Order: sequence, then C-alpha cells, then structure tokens
Amino acid sequence: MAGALEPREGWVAEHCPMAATLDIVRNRSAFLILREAFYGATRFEEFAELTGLSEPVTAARLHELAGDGLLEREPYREPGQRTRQAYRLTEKGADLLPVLVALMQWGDRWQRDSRSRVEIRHRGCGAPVTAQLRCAHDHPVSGDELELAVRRGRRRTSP
Amino acid sequence: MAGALEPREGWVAEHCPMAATLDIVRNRSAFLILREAFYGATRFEEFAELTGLSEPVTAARLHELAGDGLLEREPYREPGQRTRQAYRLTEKGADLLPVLVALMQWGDRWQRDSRSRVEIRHRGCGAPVTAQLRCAHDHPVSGDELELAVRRGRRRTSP
DNA sequence: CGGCATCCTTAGGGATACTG
DNA sequence: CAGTATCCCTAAGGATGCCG
Repeated sequence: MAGALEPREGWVAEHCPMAATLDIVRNRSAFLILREAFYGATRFEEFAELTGLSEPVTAARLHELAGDGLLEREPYREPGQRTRQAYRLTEKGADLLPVLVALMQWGDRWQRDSRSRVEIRHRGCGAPVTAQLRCAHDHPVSGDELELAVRRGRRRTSP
Repeated sequence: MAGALEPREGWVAEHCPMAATLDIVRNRSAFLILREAFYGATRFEEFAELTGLSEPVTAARLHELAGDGLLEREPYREPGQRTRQAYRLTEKGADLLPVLVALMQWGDRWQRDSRSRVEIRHRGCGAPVTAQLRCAHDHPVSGDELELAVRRGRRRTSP
C-alpha cells in the first residue's frame, strides 16, 4: 500500500487541473499516440510504427486513451479481412491540441536538433500556427505580464 | 541493454520536438515543480510542500531542471543561517508557460472536479489568460482548420 | 497481420532516517 | 530548515512468443 503515484497529501496537488490532466496523459507514449492521431493515423499498425512504440504498449495506450474518451474506436472491415478497429480523436482528445503544439514549439525553440517533420498551418490562409497566451481582451500576453489571482472559496464554500 | 526509454527505431520519434520536450519534462513531478515555480515558489521547502512531493524527489527534480537550464540556482543567505539555494525560472523554463496553461485549461474543461486554485490574468488589463492556437495572420485557429504540411528535406538534404 | 500475454529491465516516487 | 542516503514498491516500456 506504500508505493507510488498517490500524492502524499495534496489539497494543493489535488484538484489541480494540470495534475489532473497529467493523470490522463501521464506518459510519453500517450503523447506520442495522440501526436500520430493528430497527424492522421487511425490504424493500430500506423500508431505502432510511427511512434516507435512496441505493440503491447501501443495496444495498452490506445485502450486507455479510448477508455478516457480521448479516442473512439470505430470498427471497420476491409474486404476479405476480419473486423478491425480504427481509432479517431474525439473532441475531448482534439482539445489537447494546444498542449501538443505548445510542446512542439518549445522543442523547436530550445531543443537543438529537434525539428518537427510536420508544419502546422491554417487551412486556406496557409500561415503557420502557434500556441499563444492571450487574455480575454485578445491581447498577446508574455510571461512577465501575468498576474496570479488566488481563487477564494476553497470549493464547497460557494454561498 | 534491453530495458526502457530508448525508442525502438525512430526516425519518426527522433527529432520530434514534442518528444524532445518530453525528454526534459518527462514526468509529472517536473511539471508540478515548474507549476510552483510559476506560482512564485523559490525555496526547497515550498516546492516540496506545495507539490506534495517527497523531499528526495523534490531535490532530484530541482537538480535536473537546473541542469537542463529551466531553473537557476541563486545562493541566498538569511541572517544567522547558512547559505541556501533559491530556484528561479530561467527564460527557457518560463517559455514552457503556454504548455502548462494549456494543460490547466484542458483539465478545467474536461476533468470534472479539478479547478485551479489560481487564476491567471493579464496584468493591468485584468482579463483571464488562455492558451490559444493562432496563425501568423493572427486568426484564431480551431482544430478542424488545421492543415499539416510535411516538411521536405528530411534534414541534411537542404539544397 | 493485428493484437494480446508473459517476462524482464529501468525509471518514478514514497517512507524513513540521517546530516549540516 | 535544507537537503541526502537507503530501501522498497509500482509504473513504463522493450523483446519475445502466441493466437485468431
């Protein structure tokens, strides 16, 4: 009962949306699977091949991501073959796109020797796409223009 | 020589900036440490307490993040105390902010029961800040407006 | 060929005790 | 208070082999 991954105490860690998100996509392989799903992969073999993950890990991740509602399975059948599953992003899964784009961006900037094989563009307009911080008034926000406001009412005190 | 973490083959995985980024912030604890650094923590005990991580893990992560240039150590000395280290975000570390904000956002939207204790606002303007996808022409870009362009020249074939 | 079961190695992380 | 050292358990993931 000792062991890992249960945060020790945690009114802080608990209910933190970032930590909660990392509980879903907790590992590198999940990100890689999602990346390929964004890039258009749908079949088991594509995921395994393009991510470089082993088949067992690929299978485990696909199931977990489907179970968490980020991917949905869609049975398909090629003539003369048995029924197989295609995996497609759900809205919930696709909503992680800003995270992935932001990760890629950071790598492009700071990790020498890493360069995405895919460029993301705005359809039609053709301009490259980046993840940016914006305020609700649409101002671009840089790191030093941030203000942190601690929320009051530590939940269940909403009078 | 078997074992983990060396991607099996990987012209795909290799040089992917997202994977490269995840090689730096590969684990949950690294994200948690960075979160607290963004929230203003600088001292060892703050990190350990606010993240809920054990001291050994906190120490390991702080060292790794400093070694990777995301945090810098700054010796300080309180009167009558020995010299201690403060840990502050570097520009490289602060540049991960969009990733963290995007993760938080996703959790806020999709993970019921998770709600950040801190709201991020634009200083002065006061409006809440979100991570968004924008193209270079400043159009907001939604998931279905994306176009993927495979880069030509698989490195070292630039002519 | 797609997919799972088994096995083994390594990395992540808590508990506890200890040091300066 | 600011960490280290040790110990032990769990999660991640590759290799291999099996099965429909």
